[in-house]
Amino acid sequence: MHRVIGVYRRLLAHYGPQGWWPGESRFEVIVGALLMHQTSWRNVATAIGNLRRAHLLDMRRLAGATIRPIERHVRVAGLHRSKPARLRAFCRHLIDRADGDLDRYFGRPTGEVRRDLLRQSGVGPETADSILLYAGGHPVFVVDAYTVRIARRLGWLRTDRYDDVQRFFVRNLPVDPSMYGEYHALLVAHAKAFCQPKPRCGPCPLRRVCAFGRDTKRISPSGR
DNA sequence: ACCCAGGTGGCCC
DNA sequence: GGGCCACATGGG
Repeated sequence: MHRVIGVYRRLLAHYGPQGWWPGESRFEVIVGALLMHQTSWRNVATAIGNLRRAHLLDMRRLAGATIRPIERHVRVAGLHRSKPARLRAFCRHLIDRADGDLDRYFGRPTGEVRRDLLRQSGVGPETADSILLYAGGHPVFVVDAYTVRIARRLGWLRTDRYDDVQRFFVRNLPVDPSMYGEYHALLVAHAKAFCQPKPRCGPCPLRRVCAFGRDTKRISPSGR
């Protein structure tokens, strides 16, 4: 029995279920994950809405579209020189790897799918794991900058390596994809409220979460 | 006029 | 391996 579970319970009691990942389909979750880099969800949601109105929120349409219209709809999410091309390339990959069938794409061992995801441009560990968990239902704990910040400020860890942080949570939690998804969303909700880069902890439900550890600039990509 | 956002890829040493 | 940097739009 570990603090990690206790914190999960307190966050859930305080913030309630977050209902992540917002999206009407698995494909929409994937699109969101690819657009989410270094951007607010609000702008990603706008971009997804733009694609939908243009009937481009569709794997085969996106795969066959020219860059210019995709770019127009996605511009609001920033980084428009890379995101449209990556989005289209990813759709093309799903089509020639699994004939566009997501059940088939995700229907292999977690490690194999993860390695395949990581080979795609624009897909690093967090994006890969978000897609695995929220679109594929694989039992993978997602780590992001907020996760690392909170865990370090709580004094749980010193490392900032993605794999190490992930291992820490997995070791201390039961294997439960729906709980993983909720926990990750709760950490984001909590960080937005209380764990800004400048430490300031008001009536924080975790109490003194800002008092420990030291923030890292960037998550180190791998553990080996 | 800053700073930040649910990262990633590319350099350099 | 570690340490910077660019990427780009929109909101506080």
